[in-house]
Amino acid sequence: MAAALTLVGNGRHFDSLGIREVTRQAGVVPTSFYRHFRSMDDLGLQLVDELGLVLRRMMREARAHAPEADKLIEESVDVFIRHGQANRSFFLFMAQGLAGESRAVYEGVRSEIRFFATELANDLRRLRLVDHLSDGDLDMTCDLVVRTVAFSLTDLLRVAADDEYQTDQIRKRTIRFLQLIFVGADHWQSSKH
Amino acid sequence: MAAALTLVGNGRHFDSLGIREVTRQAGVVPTSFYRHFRSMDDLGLQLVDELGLVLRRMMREARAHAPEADKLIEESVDVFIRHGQANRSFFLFMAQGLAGESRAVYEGVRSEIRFFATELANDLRRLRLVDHLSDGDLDMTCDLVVRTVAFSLTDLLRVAADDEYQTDQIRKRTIRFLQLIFVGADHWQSSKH
DNA sequence: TGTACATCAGTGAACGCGCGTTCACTGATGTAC
DNA sequence: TGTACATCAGTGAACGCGCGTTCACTGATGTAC
Repeated sequence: MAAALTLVGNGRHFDSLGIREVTRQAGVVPTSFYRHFRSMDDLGLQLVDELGLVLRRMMREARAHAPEADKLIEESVDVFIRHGQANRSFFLFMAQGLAGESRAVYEGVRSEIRFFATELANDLRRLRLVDHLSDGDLDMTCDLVVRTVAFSLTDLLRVAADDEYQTDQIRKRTIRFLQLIFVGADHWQSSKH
Repeated sequence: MAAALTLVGNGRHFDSLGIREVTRQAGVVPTSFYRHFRSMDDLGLQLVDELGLVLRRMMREARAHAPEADKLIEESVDVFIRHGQANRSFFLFMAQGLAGESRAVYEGVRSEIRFFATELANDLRRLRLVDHLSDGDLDMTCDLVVRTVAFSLTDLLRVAADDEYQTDQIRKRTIRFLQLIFVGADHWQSSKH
């Protein structure tokens, strides 16, 4: 699994990886592959499970760093960017999975993203920052927030990790996206839509 | 190119396609490939160019159908969904390109998306619906709108074309996303951010 | 109108190579008594 | 403490196959005179 991630991190697409290629990267004979996985698809699904752990870690840290409303967006985006860079390969894999060949991997990634949105909605409800929104509208808002962050993460994955200028551009832009969305949420009238 | 698109439309990922596979689908001998392309990457770049034409057609129709402000979002989303379904393979290719192996294809798709956002900003400026926004903030808003629509298109590509219920869900959700963004834009104070 | 030539998409045989998968194996580690 | 056995990750040879790419070719269409 680490070998597959490494190859993805080096610019390869998961769907174009072969068993021999992965085992070569892992420094092991091709036949060993079958000791652990039934197919590349199987390996992909196990990577999705690990991706879930990565996302949960990210969520936990975002909560720890931004318990107060002030600077909540900035702090959270910083956490996203930090984790995005630290787990670059995982997020590349996630982005690939959204347009990949394996329906199962797609469903897995999609449900991780949905879970993330649900958790965000719970947090916002708890913080009582958006009390005027109906449950459905809050879910919708959080879905949009998570999609926006996900798209920004794919931007981030394309710039070199040490390109501070571009990284900061993405950071600022993402913050403004989220501010715009929350300004919209503040003035949203659930009854009207 | 049509053969490659067909394979992508059938669930394959462009990066995992081979020359023999594409020529087989095209009903032609493998060697013929080299009469037209130097490599699969070359073929991909030519597909990006065609994608540009598809996007421009879509833009033109959106303009034709929604010249008045009222129902502008609904009408535009309908056009996006219609074109998304009619050019399913192209949009699958686009989504794949954003996370694919070829840097050149990525850059191409990205610049088509940016162009789309720029055109949208010009249209909105012309309609004078968002006069209070600075140029930078309008660009930012349009970027967010286009990303949101692009993400919705990838949702659309995963449901069967004749699944009217799911399609309508995506339609409604996208419309609400855009409404939320524009509510945000209406109340955005350029000077404050 | 007819002849000679250029262009060019497609052909088919051939090549060496890396692929996925099978098989019987080795050798280290853990477990039972 | 010592012996016998089970488990299991990794090995290495072998297979048939499809891959990308080369080459000299064919045959239709367009162009020049």
